[in-house]
Amino acid sequence: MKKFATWNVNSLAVRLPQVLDWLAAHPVDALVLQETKLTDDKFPTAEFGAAGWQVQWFGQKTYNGVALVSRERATDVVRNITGFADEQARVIAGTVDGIRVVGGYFPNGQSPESEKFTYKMNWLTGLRGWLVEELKQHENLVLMGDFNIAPEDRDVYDPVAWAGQIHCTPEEREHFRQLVALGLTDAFRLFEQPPKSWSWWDYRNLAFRKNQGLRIDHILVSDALKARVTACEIDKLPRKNERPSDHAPVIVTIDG
DNA sequence: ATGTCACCTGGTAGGTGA
Repeated sequence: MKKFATWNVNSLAVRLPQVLDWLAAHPVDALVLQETKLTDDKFPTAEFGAAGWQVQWFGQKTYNGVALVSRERATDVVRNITGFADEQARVIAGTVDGIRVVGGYFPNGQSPESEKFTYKMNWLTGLRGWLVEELKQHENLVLMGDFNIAPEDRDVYDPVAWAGQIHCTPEEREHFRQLVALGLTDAFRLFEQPPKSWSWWDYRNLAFRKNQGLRIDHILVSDALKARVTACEIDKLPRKNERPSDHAPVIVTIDG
């Protein structure tokens, strides 16, 4: 049995103790992190190493930044999307125990009218093109991270208010479907789930207390892995911590 | 309720991004 997880930590400098606590309680085979917000020289390798974790990291100043934490050392590590020139540190991939793990911090997009939305669309197209090649080389592949896309209305606490808004536009949802069309499956929807399951709640508006959130953090598994998935869940507990990230971890369990 | 949090620059706060 293997477990893989994703968590947008919104600053690893702030959240490192919570990440180490979570890993101690959830000894997954690999955890991908988003929004580390650390330059590579500041990455806390020693702290992860002392706790028995291998790490690969890819960051920049102030924004973005991703990492791959694993029990076994990841091999064939790739940073960002091969073939898509990008100033922003958003992707880290590696092979862990024979499974290709791709962790991504997808662009937010800000608003459908903004230049950042155009960047998001181009980035998603670049990601898809690269994944075609990754899937050719790696039958067993897990794509996970903060997609910044709520795939369906049931992934949104107020789909009427959010209709056409960022994370919920038809263009973003079409990109999500095109990722699925590569031969990937949203592991969360392989199982019956509690209604109103979200992975992100705005810090504002008492959103967590009112359970007003979106499901924008996802784990997609390749066809070869799909039949082996036995569970997928969102761990809301860390969102109740003091000084929580605004995102909750998502975990998938794979048989064999 | 645009009601928060994190980070930066440049300052005895204000802007940006999410």
